[in-house]
Amino acid sequence: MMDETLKDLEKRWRKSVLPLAVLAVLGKGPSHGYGLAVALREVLGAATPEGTLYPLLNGFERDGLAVAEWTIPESGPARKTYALTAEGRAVLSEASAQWSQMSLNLGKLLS
Amino acid sequence: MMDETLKDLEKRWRKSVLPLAVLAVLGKGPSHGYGLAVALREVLGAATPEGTLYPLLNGFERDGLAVAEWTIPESGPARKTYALTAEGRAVLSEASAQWSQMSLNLGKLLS
DNA sequence: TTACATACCTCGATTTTCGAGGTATGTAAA
DNA sequence: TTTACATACCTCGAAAATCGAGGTATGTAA
Repeated sequence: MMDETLKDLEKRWRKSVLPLAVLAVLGKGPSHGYGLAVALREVLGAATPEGTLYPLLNGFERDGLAVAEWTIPESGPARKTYALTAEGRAVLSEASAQWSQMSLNLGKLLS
Repeated sequence: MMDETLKDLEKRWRKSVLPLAVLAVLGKGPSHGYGLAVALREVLGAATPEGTLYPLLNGFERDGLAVAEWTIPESGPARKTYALTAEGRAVLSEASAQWSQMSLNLGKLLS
């Protein structure tokens, strides 16, 4: 199969906005995968597939943008909690500026 | 090689915003590939590789969102000019609404 | 005649996505 | 008690998407 539908633009752009959205949520404070998934649903308006989210989180850790720590809640399964590093905050700040500019440009075009 | 850098978020989101940006530019009036590339550079802040743009345009045509027509300018090479169809405009309008919502949410998170 | 801007295209290696599957804990209903 | 569901993590691999490199061609200007 291939390509199939370009009509679903929404699904298209939601993809690559994900990394920025995750970093943005983490910018508000440490969180774990599942919690992030819930928060992202609010922001992006649709569920983020786990097959995308977890590998992405591991990538952030591998690249030094976030550090992970296992935490045991009073009840329920263990959580892997992620917190931004200084580098992660720097990357977020940079990306945020670029995003704002682009978002403004596109917004003007769409109106 | 693989993944390498998650640090380049900008490059990440620029990718999937492309289809929406193209439709948005086309929403302002018919245009051709090269002209689109120039306009997109303004909006997105970076050049769009031709290997991405042309196949995308063909996809829009294939999916009925745009119709293409060869036009011969007074001077220079022939141009393949794309114009949105009614369906293309409908898809754009829908995507635009969803984009605005998401953009607002993310903006709040980033500020 | 060399160079560059315009203008289009395809191939295919690399990269990215995400559905499906798996493991495990705690709670609440049947 | 056993079934179900929410929480919580993960990997595999088929499918999809990206984009550099290569190709063709026109017109202008050095």
